[in-house]
Amino acid sequence: MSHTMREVAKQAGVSPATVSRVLNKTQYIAPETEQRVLAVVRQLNYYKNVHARRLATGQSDLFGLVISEIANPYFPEIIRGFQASAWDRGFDVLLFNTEYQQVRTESVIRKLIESDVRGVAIMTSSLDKRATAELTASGVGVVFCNLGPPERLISNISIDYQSGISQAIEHVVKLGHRRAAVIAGPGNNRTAITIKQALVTGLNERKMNPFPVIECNYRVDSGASAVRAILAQPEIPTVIFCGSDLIAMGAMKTLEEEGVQVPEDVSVVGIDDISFAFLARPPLTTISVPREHLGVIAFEALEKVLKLKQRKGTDYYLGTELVVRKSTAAVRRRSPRIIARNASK
Amino acid sequence: MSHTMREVAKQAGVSPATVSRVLNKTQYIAPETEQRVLAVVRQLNYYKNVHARRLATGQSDLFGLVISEIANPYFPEIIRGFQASAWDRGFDVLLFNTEYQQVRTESVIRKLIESDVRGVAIMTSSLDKRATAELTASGVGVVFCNLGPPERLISNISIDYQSGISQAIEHVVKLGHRRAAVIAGPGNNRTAITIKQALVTGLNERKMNPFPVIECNYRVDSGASAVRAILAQPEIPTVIFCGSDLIAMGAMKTLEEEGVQVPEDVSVVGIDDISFAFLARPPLTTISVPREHLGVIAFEALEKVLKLKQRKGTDYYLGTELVVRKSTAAVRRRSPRIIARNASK
DNA sequence: CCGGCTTCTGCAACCGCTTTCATCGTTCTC
DNA sequence: GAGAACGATGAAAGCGGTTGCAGAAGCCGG
Repeated sequence: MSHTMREVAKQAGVSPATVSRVLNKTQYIAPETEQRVLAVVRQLNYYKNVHARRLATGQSDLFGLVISEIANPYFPEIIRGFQASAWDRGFDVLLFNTEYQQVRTESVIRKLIESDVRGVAIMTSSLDKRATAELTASGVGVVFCNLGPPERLISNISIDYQSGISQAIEHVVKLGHRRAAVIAGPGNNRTAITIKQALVTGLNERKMNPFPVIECNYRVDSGASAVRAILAQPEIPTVIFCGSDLIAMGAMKTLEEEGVQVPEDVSVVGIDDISFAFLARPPLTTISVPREHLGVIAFEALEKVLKLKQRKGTDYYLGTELVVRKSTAAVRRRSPRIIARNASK
Repeated sequence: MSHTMREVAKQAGVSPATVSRVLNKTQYIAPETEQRVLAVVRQLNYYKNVHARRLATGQSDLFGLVISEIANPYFPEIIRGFQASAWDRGFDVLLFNTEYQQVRTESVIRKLIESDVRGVAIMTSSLDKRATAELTASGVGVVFCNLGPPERLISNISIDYQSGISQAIEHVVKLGHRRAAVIAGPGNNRTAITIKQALVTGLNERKMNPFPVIECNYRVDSGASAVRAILAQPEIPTVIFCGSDLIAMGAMKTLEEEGVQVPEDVSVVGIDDISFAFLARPPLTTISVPREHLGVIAFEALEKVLKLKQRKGTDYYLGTELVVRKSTAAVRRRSPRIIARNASK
């Protein structure tokens, strides 16, 4: 089907070694020879075989990126940043998603090792250090997001939710809010837990003990039941902090259905600043997480940790920032007495 | 670092050939030998090297998927379907995005060939048959979306926008609409053109010559200027058909900003039914495109076209369907005379 | 004019796995 | 009981590149 290096060599009247050297620019080659080889390459439409190359060099030009599920709008921008960085430096990326299934995560690890990737960015909570021990054992670099401290071959990127959350709390306090509720992400999700804790701690510091604090999954419709639970309380909060924009948008939808106005009756704050946050109605006030940058940093972290080789990786910090839009507003004088439960049925 | 087959063979007191046969189940092996080999494999934590395997077999277990940009919510579900199908059958997928850049598309083709993928699903308009000639020349199967008729090694999946669009037109006609506008996707995009034509043709058939018909890109904020242009017309349409949900959501946002109510003053219809369409406010009436299924079909098409080998590929059809939500409503008795231009400034 | 250095190229041995072919001991078959 | 058929394994030749080592020119200084 396709040509081999030997054919090119024969046509150009040189040895395969020379062709290899021309193509990789690894040694001085007589300009005239180089031209001749390149001409044949073009004429024959020769493409090198990366598998053979990887085998011969014992190194792949591959990096892995593991996410939870591609359908979650949190991830595409991370992928984008990561891929762009990798490609700019001549590397390729293998994308895997766990879909939260145990079987998947196991085969993902296997595939990563079998493919001989140089490093892996793990952007999902489905995998922890235990699962990646095999990777580091094989010399593969790993970078986590919001996991523990760095180790040999392992770096970590901590997203500083605190900063953005403080700004958000500051913001709603200024608007006169005193009663807050929290709808956090799933309790088995590392990042969701981090966010929830930052939220609860931050609010407590302001003496705004949030209530209720509910956990829900990341499905689009997940905010719904949480919101109903909140509205069922005798006293409704004036602001709801949500563990993600997806939750926030689901919550806003349900609030509207229940006859509660955002932001007039209840303010809503999201986290992530996904691109749809600004298309939401009202446009969502949220805490922006630099996801594309996260992908970029993740790749750079891998490159670096691979250079350090035996030494411990690094801890990176990524700030977050409040983006004020229209889903938050000053609290009403008279606390709203909405008969939400009746309105719903 | 990691172990080789030879080491396993030595430890188990057999030849590498036997280890290979055990691992691939390619031949009868004495059960006792098999157990012994597997035990060593486990003990040594042996992982096979796919690059060596691919080289030896002359076949890769790779398929390619080319999209425009991962950040566009149209694609993730396609990826999902494609990956799932591939993984279920033991194949891996290489994901590439062109980001609409010429440089990228060229290197994508190169990488695909170099990686010796078996087949490629091209879900972007950035690549046409000319660009993929090199692929088919190398024996790589290709499947397009909304391109021309099948050829050798080339299949095509036609999304039948007509059906969904007819339903949508039917729907708005029943609601009393007579004046429609169209905001189509970019004019250099195959699919966008297909949709636009289907839209215009369908409306013309109903004697609802749409006006204006505007093209815009797929950026989130792209609907905005189009909407302003529409509102600047002496007579405002009562329904706007948008070439994608993204455009529709952008349009709704701008309409709201301009003081035009959806659906009271103007109805809006999208296309794609991305997951956010239902979170939009009002929830978007749209034409659902089975994107995950598209990914699945794309993979199956590739498998099939590879079996046919020298023969022509197949043409697949994928239906679309109207999803009625809240962004469409009966047209008002008295056509609204909104002073949009004044309202905006 | 010769030894030594530089520049350019080829030979050949891998890289780790697959697979054909051959071998050898068993079990049938008649 | 001899030959055939079969089952289980090994030896070795690749797959398509890379790269260390060696060798052939060409050029230099002394």
